[in-house]
Amino acid sequence: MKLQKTTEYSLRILIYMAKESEKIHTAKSILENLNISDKYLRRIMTQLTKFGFITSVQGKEGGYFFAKKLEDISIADVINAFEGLEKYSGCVLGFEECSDENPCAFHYKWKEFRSNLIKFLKTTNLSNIEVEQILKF
Amino acid sequence: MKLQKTTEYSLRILIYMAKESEKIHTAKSILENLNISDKYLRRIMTQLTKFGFITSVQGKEGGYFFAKKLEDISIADVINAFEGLEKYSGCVLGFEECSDENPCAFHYKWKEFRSNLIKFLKTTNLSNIEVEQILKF
DNA sequence: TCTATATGCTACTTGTTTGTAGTATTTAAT
DNA sequence: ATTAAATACTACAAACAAGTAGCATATAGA
Ligand code: SF4
Ligand code: SF4
Repeated sequence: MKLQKTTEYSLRILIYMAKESEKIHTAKSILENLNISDKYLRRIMTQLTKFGFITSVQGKEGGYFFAKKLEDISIADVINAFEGLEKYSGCVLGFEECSDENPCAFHYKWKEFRSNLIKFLKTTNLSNIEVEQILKF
Repeated sequence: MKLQKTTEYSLRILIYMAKESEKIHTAKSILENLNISDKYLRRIMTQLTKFGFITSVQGKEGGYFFAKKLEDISIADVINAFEGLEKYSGCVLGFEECSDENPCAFHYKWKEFRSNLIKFLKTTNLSNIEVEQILKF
C-alpha cells in the first residue's frame, strides 16, 4: 500500500478538517498545520472541491467546508477519486485478470488479504477514525 | 499495495523460473512466455543478477539460474532490492514516524493490518508459492 | 467604490519510472 | 580463428507524478 503523495496529502487534509468539521477552513490555516507547499495545497483543495468532498467559498471570509457527512467519506472514496481504487484492488503482479479459474502463484495466499484491505478502506471513514487521538499532522 | 512495474516483472520472472528451478533459462525463453519487451527484460535480468538472486552465464549456451535456494528468496526480499520495503512498511499517510506515542488518526486501525502485510511478504517465498497451480504468466 | 483576503486557472519545471535503441562483450562449438 | 548465440552496458526518449509561479476571479467590509 503505497499511495501517491497527492492522495496522502488529501487524506491528511480531510482528517485535519474533520477534527473541526463544522468550521470553515482556509487554505492558509491548513498550510500552517500540514507541511504542504502553498500552490500544491491549493490545487489539491480545488480537486477535493471538484470531487465533491468539500465546498469552497471564494472571497473574503471564504474557505472550505465539508460537502458531505463525514461518514459518507471513506478512505476508499478518496483514493478512488484521485488515483482509482482498481490500482490497489487489482492484481499485485500486474496481470489483467484475477480469478480462481486462472490463478497465479499468489492467488490463494493473496486473495483473502486483498479483500480485507478493500473492506478496510471502504468501511473506514472520516467519522469512525479516532479523530480525538490525533497528535500528528 | 501497488508495486512498481519493474518489481512486478521481477516477481513474475522469478516465479516463472521457479517452475523449473534447476534449468538454465535464457532471456529469449522468458520473453516468449512473459509479456515484457526484450531490452527491458534484459535490464531486469542484469539487476536480478546484481542483487544476487540469480547467476548469469554469458556466451553461447548461457542464461540464468538461481543463485540461492528458493526458500531463501521471499517476496519481501525482491521488493526490498528493487524499491525498498520501507515504502510499504512505512506510513500510509507519508508521515515520518509512526508510534503509539505519536499516533495519527489511522494508527490503531492500520497498525495491525500493516504488520500482517509485512509478515505475509516476508514469509511467502519462491518455494512455498503454489507453483504447480500456476496457469498465468 | 476600493481594498484586503480569499480561491481558481493555466502553464511551466523538475524528478522519477518506464520503455527503447545501439553497441560491446563473452563463450561454446565448428 | 570464426561464427553464432548468448548477456552487459550506455545513452536516450516518452510518460507520468510532484512541485512552482504568476495572474485571474470572487466577495465581505470599510
Ligand atoms: S492472486 Fe495472483 S492474479 Fe490475482 S491479483 Fe493476486 S497476484 Fe494477481
Ligand atoms: S498508523 Fe498512522 S502514522 Fe502510522 S503508518 Fe499508519 S497512517 Fe502513518
